[in-house]
Amino acid sequence: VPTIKDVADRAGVHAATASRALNSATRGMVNTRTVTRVLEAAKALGYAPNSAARSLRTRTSSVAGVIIPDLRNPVFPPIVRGIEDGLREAGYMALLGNTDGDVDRERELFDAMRGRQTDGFILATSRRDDELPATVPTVLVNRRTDTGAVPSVTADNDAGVRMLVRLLVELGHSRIGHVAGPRQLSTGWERYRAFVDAVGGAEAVTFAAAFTEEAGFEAALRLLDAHEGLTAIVAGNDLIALGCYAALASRGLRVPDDVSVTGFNDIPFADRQRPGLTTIRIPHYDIGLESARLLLARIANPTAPAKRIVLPVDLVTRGSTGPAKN
Amino acid sequence: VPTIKDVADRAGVHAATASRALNSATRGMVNTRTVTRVLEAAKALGYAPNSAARSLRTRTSSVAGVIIPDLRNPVFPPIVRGIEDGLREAGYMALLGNTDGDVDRERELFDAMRGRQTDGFILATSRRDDELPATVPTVLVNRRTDTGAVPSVTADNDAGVRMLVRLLVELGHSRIGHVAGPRQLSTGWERYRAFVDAVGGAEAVTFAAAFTEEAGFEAALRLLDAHEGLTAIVAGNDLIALGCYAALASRGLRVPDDVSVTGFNDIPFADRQRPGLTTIRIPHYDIGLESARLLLARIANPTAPAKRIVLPVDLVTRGSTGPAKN
DNA sequence: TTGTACGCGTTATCAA
DNA sequence: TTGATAACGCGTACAA
Repeated sequence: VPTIKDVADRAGVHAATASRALNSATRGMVNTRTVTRVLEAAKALGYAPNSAARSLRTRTSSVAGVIIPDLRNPVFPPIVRGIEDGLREAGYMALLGNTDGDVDRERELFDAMRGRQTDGFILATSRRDDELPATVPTVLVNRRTDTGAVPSVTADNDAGVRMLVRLLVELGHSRIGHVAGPRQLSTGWERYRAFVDAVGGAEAVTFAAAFTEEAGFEAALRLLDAHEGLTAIVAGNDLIALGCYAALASRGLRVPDDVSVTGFNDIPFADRQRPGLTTIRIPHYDIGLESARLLLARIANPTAPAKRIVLPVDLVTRGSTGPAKN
Repeated sequence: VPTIKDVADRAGVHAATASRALNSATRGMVNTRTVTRVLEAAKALGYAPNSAARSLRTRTSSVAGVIIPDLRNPVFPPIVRGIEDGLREAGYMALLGNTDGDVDRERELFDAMRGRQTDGFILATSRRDDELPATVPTVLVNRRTDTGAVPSVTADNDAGVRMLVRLLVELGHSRIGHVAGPRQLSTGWERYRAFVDAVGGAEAVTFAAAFTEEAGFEAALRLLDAHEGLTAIVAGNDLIALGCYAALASRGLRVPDDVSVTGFNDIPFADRQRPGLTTIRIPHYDIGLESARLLLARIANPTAPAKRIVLPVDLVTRGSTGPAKN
């Protein structure tokens, strides 16, 4: 494997000069003719810089750490894909890690990645009360913290829930319940707050332990037991909504004839459910893309104020919502 | 950020001793008491080794490159998750990249990752005729090459297709068609070969241009136009099967009353389709896990013969298959 | 069992 | 505009 020394020798210059010629930022200080000589030599030898040596010297790596709860949750693949494309625009690559929501594992991963000279982090794992170390550029994606001290890219949870409630009200529903996501997560909390605000009251609400179908099923049963006569349920996200489907079926209730159900996220295959799920489409890919760009901006200028980017959402009406009974 | 020197100073030893104490392979040469002193110092300072320096010195990085077509294809998330867990067992991390099936982009990614001191590669992008450079440890996942020169971990495509054909035959089907995946990919080709072998003839076959719903739809239309009276279709994978659903619907044919349909992979939500898809369950996660382990073995011993691991599959019978019409 | 000395490949600083 | 030199942090022969 050729080193910069080999390139320099072949071009008849010193290694330092070759380095300057090879690096576009410093190329200006080098004679045009020597630049071409160096570039030719590099090409002829198939030279590729040793990034370990470069990282050691410059303390940068062009690698970002991406930490998510679980790639198998269908929200994340398109987000991660967007992140990767955004990073690539600047020659960055993504080091990926899953935590399964385990705080210790997150800490471990974070440290391990930082040890690998990661230039920054994109986290999809944060809880509302997280205190994140301000030592390394970090961006939150999909979720955020209460303080807003860390830059974030999220979907407009508030507007989304309002759209859903408005739709249900227009369909004649007045007894609307909410199976919320976890309180500790901004996604769960913001949607809950928006729901309470939109319907003007917080009676008919239960919280699911996680954004999963199982937790949604369990919380939906609790909701149904505590509140008779609900004609609609706003679920914290699509997976919880599917849990609601199952809970309603187990109680002999039909969707949407007896109870309408809505989700949030519009995950792949939400349209294929039985019935198709009325939900809020969030721009998964763009959320990822923007978070990558925000991180890159952050790396370039770490002291800039923490931006919060909120992307607009769309209502997608499908078969799971219908006119209120009676 | 503390260096090994800081740890050594705090423990009252030389940096070399600290290095030996920190590294489990060389820990044996160090006095037990000094080991604990060093470890305590490291912990107290929150020491994390600088991997750039370590890479420069050892020429290894504990990072593997993982290259896939597109994370948004639902087969890949569980595989990638398995890969990550497998790599983690040995302290490795995954650098992830998507190619969208573009060969140039794959080449680019490969080079960029190699420049970042990647110790090895796991590729889910290979075509049957790929000639892969033998210079760096590489493992193929889900797909393989014809020569078998590169180690691979795949599902048992042959057995899977035979199970499907047997099921259909038992249901009384005799006019069975196949919408195959791309010929250039081992997944498409192996399933096609198994189909031809199992039904004893290759008349009723069309090839989809890609493993997507759209390509499946288009190829299914061609199949239906060329072959009247088919009562069952074996699709190259689940997404193609969903394309078949759409194509059959557009011709006014019902699944499974008029035509039975089968898939391959058992992607998430295959059970939620209308009707639920009869398919072959492949062990996505384990395929990823095993490929990571195989890569690690390969890195440890690059000259060992190229193993081919084929994992068993299961038949999952759902609503898309039924008795043949007369 | 521990310390000394050196080099991995690159780039920043200083001098020429 | 170029060359010489040092330093980034670590691991490992070799010496003690």
